[in-house]
Amino acid sequence: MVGIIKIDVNENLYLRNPEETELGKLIISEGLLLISELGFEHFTFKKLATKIESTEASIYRYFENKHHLLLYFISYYWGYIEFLISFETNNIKSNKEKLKIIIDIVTRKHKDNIYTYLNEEVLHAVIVAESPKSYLTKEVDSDNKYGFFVQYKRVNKIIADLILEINPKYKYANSLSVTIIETSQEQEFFQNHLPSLCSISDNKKNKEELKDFIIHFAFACIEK
Amino acid sequence: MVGIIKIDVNENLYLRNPEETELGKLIISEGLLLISELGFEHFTFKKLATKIESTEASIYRYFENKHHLLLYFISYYWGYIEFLISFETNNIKSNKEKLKIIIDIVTRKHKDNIYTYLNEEVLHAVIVAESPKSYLTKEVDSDNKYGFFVQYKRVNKIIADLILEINPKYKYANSLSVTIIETSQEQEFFQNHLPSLCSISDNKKNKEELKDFIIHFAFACIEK
DNA sequence: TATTTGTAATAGTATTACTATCATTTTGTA
DNA sequence: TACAAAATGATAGTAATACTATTACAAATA
Repeated sequence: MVGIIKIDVNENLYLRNPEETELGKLIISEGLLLISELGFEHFTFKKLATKIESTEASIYRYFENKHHLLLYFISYYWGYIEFLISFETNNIKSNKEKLKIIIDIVTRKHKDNIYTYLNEEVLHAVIVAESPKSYLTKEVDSDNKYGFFVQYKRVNKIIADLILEINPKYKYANSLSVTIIETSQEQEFFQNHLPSLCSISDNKKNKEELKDFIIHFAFACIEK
Repeated sequence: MVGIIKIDVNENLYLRNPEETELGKLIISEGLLLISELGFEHFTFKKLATKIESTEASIYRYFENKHHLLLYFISYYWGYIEFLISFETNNIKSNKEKLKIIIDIVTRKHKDNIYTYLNEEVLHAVIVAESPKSYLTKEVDSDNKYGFFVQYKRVNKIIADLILEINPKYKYANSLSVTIIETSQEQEFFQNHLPSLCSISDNKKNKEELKDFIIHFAFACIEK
């Protein structure tokens, strides 16, 4: 539909750009699937090497460690979300309408593939299940200095700026923006694993309920 | 002030109740400090054993693995929060007032110690930094079956019920309740490490701002 | 053709996450 | 006080993890 889009990931996240070689593409495409399948804790470069019939040493030439690989996926994901936001809100005049579109994007389960190497549905699933592990570490301050979270921050700023355009007096635009994003992911996880922690059931009839909840609370805050 | 209170932690979380022996108390009190200091990823039973001048094997007699130790602390924390809620909302008639007190409790940095073994300030810090790792695992469904998250769910139910008493027509009481709790912790973490992701600065003048944000957003949702 | 680049193969280290065994100390009870 | 049971300590060991280093060879490129 749109063809392949190019997403720039912070160069410090990899030792060699995985998109530039066949092996590199295999590492990220199969690595994503394997993280999704095993969970980040049980995922190792050794297992990935076996899966792609390469060696641990070869993977280490692309990524310093598995934490950087996770950060790479997260950075990639937010680059993708930023693209979707600018694409889908293009030509929309109403700021409220724009915010609703963005909420639709962040609560959506991405199924169509516009990339070559990364499966977007799996990418979204990995983000939901693993995201907080990227920053809940002792290395967060240094990772932040290296700019590993800039993509996420950019999306957050887009939403915060939009909130301020809707209501310039609202005092907590940044906090609300993060809460919209994080709550969307958290509720999706709880829906699947700890359903008593959300009001939203997972049946087909209610598939819009998560979106409705987020829209309700976002506008309640902004318009209060 | 209130003396030592007894908090019941799910029995499946430990092999031997650590509160019943001197070594057990050392494991949890020093274990908590060490997790806080090193972060959960770098924390090991071997390092803890060295610190308390015991052996790895002895610690394994109390906890199956470090993940169960983390779940123990989280369970303990929510037991403590449940106690604080019932203590501090006792005799308060207004439901709105009760909710404000609860929000104060969950956004508070706990500094006074009513326990013998566990340092509450450090306990709170560990919850903020490590909580999502307790459920963002491939073992979440089985851990849930064993009842490892019941304490958290109970606090959540208390808040959700209260929300429904304030507004019986509000459709997302459970989701909002979790969002109040999780956002409080998340924003506290971002305040310290990724300040551009929150509207709230960490200086003394604004120490009530997090609470104000949560109160604003909770009541905006409930009263809309 | 020479040089760089990418990959494989092999080996090795320190640490992690355990488990097992047995000796010793502590404790509870008769 | 004596004895058995329970708790702890000391030691050892295993499989897996998370790397690093070296060498070699093939393919791409200059």
